[in-house]
Amino acid sequence: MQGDLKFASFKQDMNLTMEALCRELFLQNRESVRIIKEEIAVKNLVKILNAALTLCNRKGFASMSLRDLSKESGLSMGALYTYFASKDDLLRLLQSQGRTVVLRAIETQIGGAEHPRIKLRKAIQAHLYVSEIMQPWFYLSYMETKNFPREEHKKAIEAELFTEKLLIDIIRAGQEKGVFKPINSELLGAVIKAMLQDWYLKRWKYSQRRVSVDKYSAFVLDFIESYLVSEP
Amino acid sequence: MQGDLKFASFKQDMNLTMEALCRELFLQNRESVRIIKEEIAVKNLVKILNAALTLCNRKGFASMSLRDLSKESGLSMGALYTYFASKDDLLRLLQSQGRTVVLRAIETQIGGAEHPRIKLRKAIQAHLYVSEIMQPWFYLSYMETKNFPREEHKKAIEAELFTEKLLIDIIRAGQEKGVFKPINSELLGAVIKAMLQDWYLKRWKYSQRRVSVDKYSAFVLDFIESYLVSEP
DNA sequence: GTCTATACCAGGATAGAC
DNA sequence: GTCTATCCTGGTATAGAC
Repeated sequence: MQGDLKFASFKQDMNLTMEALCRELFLQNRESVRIIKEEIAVKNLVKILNAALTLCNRKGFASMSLRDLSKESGLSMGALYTYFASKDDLLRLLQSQGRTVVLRAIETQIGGAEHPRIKLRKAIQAHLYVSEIMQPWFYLSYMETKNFPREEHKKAIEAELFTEKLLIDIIRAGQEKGVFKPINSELLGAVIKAMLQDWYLKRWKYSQRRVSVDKYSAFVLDFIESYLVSEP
Repeated sequence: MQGDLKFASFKQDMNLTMEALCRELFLQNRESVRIIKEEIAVKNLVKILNAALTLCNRKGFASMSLRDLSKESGLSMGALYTYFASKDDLLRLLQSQGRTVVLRAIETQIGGAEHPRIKLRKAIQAHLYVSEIMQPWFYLSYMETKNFPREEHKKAIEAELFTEKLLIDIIRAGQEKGVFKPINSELLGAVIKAMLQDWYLKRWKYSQRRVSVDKYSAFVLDFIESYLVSEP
């Protein structure tokens, strides 16, 4: 369909490498990361965050000890503590970086579109594609939200509601133009969000069944549009 | 619609009180629970499981200490350990009981139905209704699955796949009869499951928005049927 | 059956040498 | 910037009195 993305080209465009993300994270957290040289900091942050994501996805944040993290990342306990102030602080670093990237990716993608139907397609595809690339990040963020310290917890909930609102607003705009049927937009937004989240929460299931992100995306879009789009 | 349940009557029929559940749990776990008298055991199990569910939902299983649990339940540490052998064992108790009840509830409900469309409606309603009553149980089970010890982890995944398969089989039966359109049943089953799970995972959101389980159920059914059901 | 007191260990965090 | 050695809290689990 017109304006549709494919995962392969999306991936190329967005340049979401771990290295780029860690560089950005370093520049935005000079107070927390007590290292001076950028190259050293970035190199080790990559090691630390990769290790942390692996371990957290395997056993959960609370059950990951910093000794585990030290072993997995190859850095000593002492060295770890020059990159973050406490275990909670590490969670904050991980969390904040993920949030920023997602919102930017989605807004970049839907920015160009005008027609509600295309806009909705792009929002959904962008969400699925980002979460495909950064799956461990999303998984962690979803699973650990309730364990976040107060402030982070609030931000995580806001982010969830923000992307949901984005969907709802597109639906409403389309309804006003008569492109979409007058369906409860709040509920539809909620269940779309649920379907998007299922993609990164049940990765094991979908990859076992050989469902690619493009296939899943096509299915979800078809499902939603056949319910929502008015006949021409 | 014909054969539809309402939550109020479902709740009355199924008798899913904490007391009944704990009694059953006690009778099935005489090896693990080192108490002789049924009445005492049931009374305290109710206290323990309620406290455990509250704490786990608030901070997660790993972060709940047994000292917390002792305080919240009103029993001493020593007493707690006569009801389960270890912290992991407590998780197993909680988990196994939930699983049994859900499957029984769903199978009871769809047992009577013949027509695929009614059967699908009943399966979805039963799932939503049970999870409405036992929300903390479902939430815990979903969130902690990956932390379960090997054997329990396997069972949790099997249970997820089992209820999903149940949906998929109903869809396929309907397709063979020509009642449903030839849609990818595996993918549809997966996203239906995702919508059902969203109901107990995001309870805060739905109750804030004053969406009742009957309303959610009606919406989801409408969404699915308008995609799936062939025109008459 | 239930409690209190305690053993014992793993975890987060840091000091100070290099 | 990084490492090793160590501190100390708070966790699970149990012994033994009542």
